[in-house]
Amino acid sequence: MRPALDLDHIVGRALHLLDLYGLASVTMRSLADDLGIRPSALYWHVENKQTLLAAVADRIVALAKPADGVAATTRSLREALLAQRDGAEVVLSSAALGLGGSAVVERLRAALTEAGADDADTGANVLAQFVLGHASLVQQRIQAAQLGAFDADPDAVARDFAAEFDAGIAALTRGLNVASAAAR
Amino acid sequence: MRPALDLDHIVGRALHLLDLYGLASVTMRSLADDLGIRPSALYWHVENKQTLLAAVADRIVALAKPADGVAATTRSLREALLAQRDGAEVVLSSAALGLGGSAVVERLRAALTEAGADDADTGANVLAQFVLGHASLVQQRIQAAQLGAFDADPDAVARDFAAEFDAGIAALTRGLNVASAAAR
DNA sequence: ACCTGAACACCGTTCAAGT
DNA sequence: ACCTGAACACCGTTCAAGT
Repeated sequence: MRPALDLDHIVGRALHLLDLYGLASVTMRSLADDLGIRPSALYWHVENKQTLLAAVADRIVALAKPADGVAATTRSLREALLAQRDGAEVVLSSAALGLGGSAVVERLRAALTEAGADDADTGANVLAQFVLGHASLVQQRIQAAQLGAFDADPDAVARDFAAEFDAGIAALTRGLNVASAAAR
Repeated sequence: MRPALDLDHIVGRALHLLDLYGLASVTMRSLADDLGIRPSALYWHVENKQTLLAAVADRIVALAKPADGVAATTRSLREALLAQRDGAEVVLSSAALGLGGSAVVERLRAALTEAGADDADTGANVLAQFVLGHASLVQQRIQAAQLGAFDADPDAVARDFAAEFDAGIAALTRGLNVASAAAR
């Protein structure tokens, strides 16, 4: 007799499949297989695939290490998105479904208010838009590079992207009137 | 006897379907239906769905009105992405497949070099990341609002997003050392 | 309460064959 | 050169029925 199948476990397995095989391979059918049930049984625990992926997205963001200051928080979020295969895409796609309260925006708003920013709401949204756009593009490009091997060495690519990110964050935090938040 | 079916026409019909019904409804089967052929015939003209969507993405960006200056170019790109249903998502998803040369980045680089920016390459990437992230989130949220009707009036929402965008662009152009590019 | 079985209405893609 | 027919290997989701 298998112990009861709870949502946390389901989300954990979905995240595991995501990391191993990528978003395209996270299907209700393969997830059910992994859990040892039929696909239709998943719908007892979960409304549909979209909300399941939103829960996965929340978990990815929750895994971001706590950090002090706006720039560090932003970098920590970036790392969390890039740490999971297709993480940025999953979080970006689900961000709008939270209807105004995505986890990424929440974290940034908290960091901004603590830093005494002028308009924490606007600032959090702008930073979230940059972080998610940046991470999505970077992640796709890195994964393409890993497959194609068409480019220079991946480490150099990663360094260039990190420099772009720092430049963007530095410009944004300065421009959004966050006194203490020069990059690095 | 139907005139020969060329790629431009196929891309145009795909764009039309995208605008009418959204990305989820742009399938090889429904596109073939629209064109009056069988799905398998599409593969004579196009390698696969991914490259077809990349061509659609290029078309969306090509529809952006030419503009003078960095800030205006960025705004024009934003408008083009938001003008088509799911436009931001399509362009963002396809951006990495161009392997370093997406149309969005090209436009921005041109504007930046003309403005005499310090590092046009980095700047173009950073701006592209922000524009695509912003437009993706805004577009999803707007479309959710249109369905759900859960929020305040959509015009006010759109105005708020535009203000966020301007704030982001102002901060970035200043921070990226583009002399002439204060917002507006 | 939780799961199975069976079905519905779809997908993208390949490939031999037709014209 | 361009297209059809038929198939392959899938999808998400619903819902009656089982335990």
